[in-house]
Amino acid sequence: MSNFLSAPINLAATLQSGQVFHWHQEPDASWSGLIDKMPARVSEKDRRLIIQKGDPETIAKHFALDHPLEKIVAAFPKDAMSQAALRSCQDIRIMRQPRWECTATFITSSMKQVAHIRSMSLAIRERFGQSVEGSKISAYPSFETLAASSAAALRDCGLGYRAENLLKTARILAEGGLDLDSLAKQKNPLLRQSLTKLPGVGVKVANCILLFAYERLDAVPIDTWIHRILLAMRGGRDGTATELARYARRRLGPYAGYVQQYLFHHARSLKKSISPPSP
DNA sequence: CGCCAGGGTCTCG
DNA sequence: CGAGACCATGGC
Repeated sequence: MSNFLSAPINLAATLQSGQVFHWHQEPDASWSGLIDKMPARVSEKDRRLIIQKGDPETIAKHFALDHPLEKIVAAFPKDAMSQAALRSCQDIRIMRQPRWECTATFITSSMKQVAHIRSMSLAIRERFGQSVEGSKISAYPSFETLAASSAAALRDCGLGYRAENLLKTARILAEGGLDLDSLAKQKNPLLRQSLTKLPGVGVKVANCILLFAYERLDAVPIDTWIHRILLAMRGGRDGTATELARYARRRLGPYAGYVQQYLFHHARSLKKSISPPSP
């Protein structure tokens, strides 16, 4: 896997595109974070990953440096929006995330901005996570740990009504009601159906988990941003969730999840850049 | 300060 | 099945 270290990656955009939420940038512009319980520090030079701390194999796998970006890019739709997103977000990668951590953070993500998902993630880590030597932040707590916590304690981390969902899901997993790893053999529709049995996991969050933790690169989470984009692609014609999902799958191609990620990040960076300067 | 955010769930037609 | 209400919280 470490022989992929020459593969291109847009590190900053990858880490800021709403996939993972706990990485932070150091004064020297490198990025520090945890891959499960392993501290890592990486930077980017000429679109290549420079490793300053952490096991190269683990890092290369986490950042999915083996994903065939050329093939993925070639499969992008040819419409103006997809191509604009492709140009502005070049070399973003869909990372391979730990399943529970991904499931938990996206349960907290509903009706929340990226910045607040981050603050909730950091609060949960600080309150419940194991400290890690060589890391400023703690590991994401196991579902056993969260199962033994309380809704009130999770609310203290800013989760609001999502606290009960995360607690219930942690308890289901702790009691063996579902095994995230054994789901990996299921095909997309069944996997999605299995995941949506968890409290706080609907179709959108399930698709995030499929894309980010099960490497289903054709899975398309439809949030408010992607919904608006699909609407525009359809000439303003809205539809049911099922219709839009079918449209996205057909329109965005075999790597629809990748296309979706580029569209999402591009739309958000546009919005940020055109926000009026404060007086 | 008011709007909106990587939505899920329950109810009612 | 599909539309609507409600759910807490904080960034911008």
